[in-house]
Amino acid sequence: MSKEKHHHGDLREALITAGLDLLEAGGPAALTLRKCAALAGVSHAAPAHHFNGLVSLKAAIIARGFRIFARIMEQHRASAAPGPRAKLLAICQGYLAFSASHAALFRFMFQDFGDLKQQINDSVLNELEQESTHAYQVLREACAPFAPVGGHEHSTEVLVWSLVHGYATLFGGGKKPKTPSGPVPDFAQILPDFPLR
Amino acid sequence: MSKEKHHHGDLREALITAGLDLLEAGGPAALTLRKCAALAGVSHAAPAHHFNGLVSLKAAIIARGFRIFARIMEQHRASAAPGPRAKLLAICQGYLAFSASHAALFRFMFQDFGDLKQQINDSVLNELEQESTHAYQVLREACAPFAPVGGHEHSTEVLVWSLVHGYATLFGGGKKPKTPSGPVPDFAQILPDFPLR
DNA sequence: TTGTTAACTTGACACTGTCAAAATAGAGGA
DNA sequence: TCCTCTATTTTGACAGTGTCAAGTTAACAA
Repeated sequence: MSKEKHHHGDLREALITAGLDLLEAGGPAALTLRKCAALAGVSHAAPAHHFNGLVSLKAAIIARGFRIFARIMEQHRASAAPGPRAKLLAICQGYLAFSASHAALFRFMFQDFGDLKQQINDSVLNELEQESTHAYQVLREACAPFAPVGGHEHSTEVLVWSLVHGYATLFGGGKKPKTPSGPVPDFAQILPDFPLR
Repeated sequence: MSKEKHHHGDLREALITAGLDLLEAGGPAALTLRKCAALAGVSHAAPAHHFNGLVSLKAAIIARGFRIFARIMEQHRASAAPGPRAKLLAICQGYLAFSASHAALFRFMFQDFGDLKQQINDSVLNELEQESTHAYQVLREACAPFAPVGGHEHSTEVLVWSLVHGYATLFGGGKKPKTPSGPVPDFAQILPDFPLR
């Protein structure tokens, strides 16, 4: 039942954090089952008893990433000025802060999300769906005051999510982002003005 | 000078197209130097004389991807109704069409773009910069009529690029895209109305 | 203490990228 | 025609990867 027993204290957790470290240190190519095992101090085949192969470990790492992702957005929202516009902007800046502070993890999450979901039948899939949905809800709540009343109630959240995700993907990584034709404006300058519902 | 000589007609080209096929068939994990070589009918070490390792082949594949990308956007623009708004929307729909018809390539391009650029010192880097810049120019031209006159002249193109890229990444892949809370509206419904300059 | 089961190790296999050395084909000059 | 000579390709090897099978060890229950 409890995970604190046997040789290693909590190998499953150690493998996930080892994977996060490897990912941030050396990119996706450095995320290796054997390196995770070595970093956790166990033999190369030990992870097989906690994860259904490499893809399951990757899925667990992505799920952990979504948890960190949601936490950072919530922290930004907590320290925002009052008002729906300020809260929405804070959430977006949390989004961008995560994509910058966890650049490799951020790209890894959205790159392999779709591919991985079809390769795992674990309980990991459940955890992954849960964490990613929660992260989306954080952004969705911030968009709710701006949802249009007519037919397309999701259009604002889809717009904001697409906008901030594209911005993070294309320009968020580098310290001084630029297009081929010039510097990139701040995100606050491209976020449209939405009418309150 | 010409590439049509020696054993294989044009091995470099054959390796790139083999890589494109493998990528679309089996995802990024299936893109392998040895498989590319086998698909081109040469031995496993033959690619070394045309590409400075696997990363260079990947960079060449991405460069080719940007060329296809730009071509598809230009085709959509050519068959668009007159008027700057229709042309901009057509470019975006070309963007989305590419991300759907070349899903694996699209994700591969923007995932490894940044990582790869720091690992190649080839002439491939030149080709990659050139093709990607050209693709960006296509989108930039379509945004030009809507560029604001004040200080932030790039804000519209950055907005549109972020928006369409995020939309393609998050919702473009699946046939019936949906958020955790409902169906996704068409892109035309979330593209804001920009004032003409 | 004994037995049982989960956790882990050891060893092996096919596959990967990369390197060194050998072999081969094509072109240009005698 | 023959003969270099260089670019291209092949063969062979190496370390590293994920995964499987079998053996070993540790923790706990009876």
